Amino acid sequence: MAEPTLTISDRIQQELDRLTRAERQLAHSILENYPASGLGPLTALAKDANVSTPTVARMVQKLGFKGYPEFQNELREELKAKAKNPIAKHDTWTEGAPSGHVLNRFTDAVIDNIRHTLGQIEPATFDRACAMIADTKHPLYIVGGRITHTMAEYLFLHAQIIRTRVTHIQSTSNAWPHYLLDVGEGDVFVIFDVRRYENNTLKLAEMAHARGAKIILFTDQWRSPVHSLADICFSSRIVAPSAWDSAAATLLLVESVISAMQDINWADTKDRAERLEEMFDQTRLFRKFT
Amino acid sequence: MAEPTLTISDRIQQELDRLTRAERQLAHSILENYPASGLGPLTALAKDANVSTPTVARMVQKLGFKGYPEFQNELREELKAKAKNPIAKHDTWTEGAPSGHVLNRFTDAVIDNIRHTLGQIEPATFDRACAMIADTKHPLYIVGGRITHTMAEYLFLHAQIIRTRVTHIQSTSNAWPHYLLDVGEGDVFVIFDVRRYENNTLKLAEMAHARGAKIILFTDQWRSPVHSLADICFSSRIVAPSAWDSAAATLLLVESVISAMQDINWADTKDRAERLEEMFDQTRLFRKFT
DNA sequence: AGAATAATGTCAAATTTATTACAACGCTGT
DNA sequence: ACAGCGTTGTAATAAATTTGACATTATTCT
Repeated sequence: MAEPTLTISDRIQQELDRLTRAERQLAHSILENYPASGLGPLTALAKDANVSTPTVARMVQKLGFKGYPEFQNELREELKAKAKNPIAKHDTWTEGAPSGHVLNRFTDAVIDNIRHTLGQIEPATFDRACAMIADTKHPLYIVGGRITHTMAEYLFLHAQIIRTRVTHIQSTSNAWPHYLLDVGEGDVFVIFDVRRYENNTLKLAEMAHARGAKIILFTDQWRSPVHSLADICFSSRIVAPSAWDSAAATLLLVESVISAMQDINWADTKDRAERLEEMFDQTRLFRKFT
Repeated sequence: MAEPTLTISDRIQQELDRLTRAERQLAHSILENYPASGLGPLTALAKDANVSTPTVARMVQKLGFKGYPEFQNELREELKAKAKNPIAKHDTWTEGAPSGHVLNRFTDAVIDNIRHTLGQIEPATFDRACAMIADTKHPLYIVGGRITHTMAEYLFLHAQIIRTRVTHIQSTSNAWPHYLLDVGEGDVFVIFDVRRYENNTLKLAEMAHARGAKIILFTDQWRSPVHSLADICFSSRIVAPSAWDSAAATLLLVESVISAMQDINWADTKDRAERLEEMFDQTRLFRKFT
């Protein structure tokens, strides 16, 4: 044992750049369930990482071990040491940082937000919302505010791939009244509005509502005034140890919606995604020659 | 797996009375540094406990395993589960939904991503990055790709409040060469690039690097090619039970950076935020009268 | 006390596991 | 486009680990 304070995990991460493609693949596989996967037989590890057995053997030598058994030995030593050390009780997220570090404080808050947010959601409601958003029989409008338009756009970028007839309206823009001209009965609006709630957004929601559109609202725990017009309302917790709020729980919801949409429209989505990839490839090629 | 909640350690302690002298000796040796010693070769364990190898083989069979390898396998599974456990004690997040529901599956994945992402970050590196981003002595450029420009913008919107001299460059735009004209030694670039990595982004990074700019990269676990040019590189895990990736871990990092920046520049930030609020209020009033 | 039974260890066979040698492949630079 | 180097995988070899058969020693019961 030469280096006492440097774990194998650290060493792998340090070497990551000097490793080749297959070795990196393997490295990630080891770190994936560290240290469990490294303690199994070499063959299993290789299969798990989709590399050949000699690749494993070669890499552990590259890391400075005489052979795989010696590598495992040190892993076990590490594990022993960790078990003895009561501080390794994992109340911190990033090792080596004081529990008061921003990263740890923030992460705690985010996890907490996620727990609270999900605790308040009825799965049936969520499913209903996804069905509405995925339904191509009606056009879909996505609306965001000053900060939340990033969430709106994130949803839009994905929804655009999954289905047709999607529009992103930025409520700060002056152009939005134009969009509303075409809105009719049964159209679906996904609206993001968290504090500080925006007057524009409320106006837009009112007009959409007046025209018979369905509204799905993503807001915070205090709920935007839009919620009285909304058919479905998701409120995320957004508290953070910061002067600003955290959008992480909202993003989680959005991503879940995207995933659910994709499942509903899978046949279409697959096709559309493939065609999109092709077009990107063409663009890329085109750019290469300019 | 028959008993899901009963660890091997539990089972051994339960059987302790029914075991013979040599077996008890062995059992204590296993429990001594659990589970490390059980993960080594049978021979070593036997020698450690001062019993013969067949004693070990017989006992693991007595415990209900087909053989020593199977015994080790379950130990490793236990270890894997334990590593995940600290947070994933919820097997369902939203009550009343089957654990296979999108929300639960997705949330599990996100929490897992967060755990892995933070596990790989050195607090010192993070602090260094925040200091660079907060430092108003050098201009700050924020760059995002097709999807990631939402993250870039999220950072930009907040950075804009906290400090001066911030620019958001969208790498898909044709305008970015113009920005580079002004870039000089020591300027700071925050670049987002996750798969599929974009050629444009790489080009931009190369030019910035050539002009002596510092690069802070946010990428995924496979790391964008930009990382070889980067001074600091954060790789988030982005795997999700979906055809697309999850940006949640990345967002968490971004928000933490924002929070840290704010702490560094607090005096300035407070003042700027107040002035900004005022201006928003004026705008709002203005719109009301139109 | 002595026979019977259970427990344990020694040793060798069998299986699995790690390593080495070599061939195929892919990338880079000319 | 091709040569050359570095990377990766296949297959055979070597080493180790595990398991089973059997002999020996401890333990128990009559």
